[in-house]
Amino acid sequence: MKERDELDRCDCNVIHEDVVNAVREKMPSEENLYDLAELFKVFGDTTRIKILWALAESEMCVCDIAVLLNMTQSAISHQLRILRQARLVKYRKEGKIVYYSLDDEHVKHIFDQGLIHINEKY
Amino acid sequence: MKERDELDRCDCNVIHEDVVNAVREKMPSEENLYDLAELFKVFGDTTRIKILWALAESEMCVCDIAVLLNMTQSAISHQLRILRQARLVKYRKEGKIVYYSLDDEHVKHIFDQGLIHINEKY
DNA sequence: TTAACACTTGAACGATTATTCATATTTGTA
DNA sequence: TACAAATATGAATAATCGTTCAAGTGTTAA
Repeated sequence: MKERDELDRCDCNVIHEDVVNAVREKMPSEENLYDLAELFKVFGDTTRIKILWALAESEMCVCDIAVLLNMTQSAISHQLRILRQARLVKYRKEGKIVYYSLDDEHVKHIFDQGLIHINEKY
Repeated sequence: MKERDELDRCDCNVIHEDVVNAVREKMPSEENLYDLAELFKVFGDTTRIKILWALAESEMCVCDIAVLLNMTQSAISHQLRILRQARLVKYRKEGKIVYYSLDDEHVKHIFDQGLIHINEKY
C-alpha cells in the first residue's frame, strides 16, 4: 500500500489525511519539481547572479566579465559553463574572443520577481 | 587606482574597457545582488520546492508535509526554518500543531517565471 | 505529575559546489 | 613555424549544505 510505505519513513501520525491526499493529487511530477529546483540553483550563487546581471546590460567577453567582477578568467569560465548548460546564456565567437549574452528575456523576469519579494519586506 | 586593483586578480587584459565601465555603473549594489542570490538559493532545493508547492495548494502542519514527501519530520522542520527565515512561509500554532502556509503570493510568481523558462526549451 | 505527541534544535556525517592551479585548446600574429 | 592571447577544462581543496540522530521544548490528556 501507498500509505504504509510513507509511514515507514515518517516518524509521526497522519493528522489530516484528506489534506495530504488532496495536495498529493495536485503536485507536479517529480521530474518537473527537480528541474525547477535545478534552475533556481543556478540563480543561487552571487557570482552567477552578477554575470547574468551584467549580461542583461550588455554582451561581454569572458575577459571583460573577469575584470568587471575582479575574479580570475578561469572562475568565470567555469560559471559560464553552468549558465550555458542551463540555457541562460548563449555565445558567439569572433576570432579568439568569445562573446556571451543572455539567451532570452526570462532571466530578467525571474530577477524581477525575486526583487519584488526582497524589496517588499523591510 | 581602481583599475590596478582589478588587474591584480584578473589574469587577462581589459579588452573592452568602455563596456566594462558602462556595465559597472549600472550594476546594483553588492548587497542587493547577494540578497537576490540568497533568495534563489532557498528555491534551489527539491525538498523546499516541494514544500512550497504543497503550501501553495493548502495550509499544512509539519507532520502532513513529512507524510506527503515521505521524509522525516525533523528534515522537514529544518527546511521550514530556512523558508521562515527567507520570509517565504508563515505559521500559526493550534495547540501542539503548527500550521504552515505561504507568506505571500510572490512564491507563485517566482515559480511561474521559472516554469516558463523550463517549458519553453525542448 | 506522568506520558504521549508535535515539533524544534544542535552536532555530525556525507555529498555537493565554487574557486584555484596547472594544463590544454584554439586562434591570430610575428 | 613558433609564440602569445583568449578561453576551456580537469583535478584538488575548502567551504557549504541536506539529512540523520539524539536530545530538547511545549502542549494535551490521562
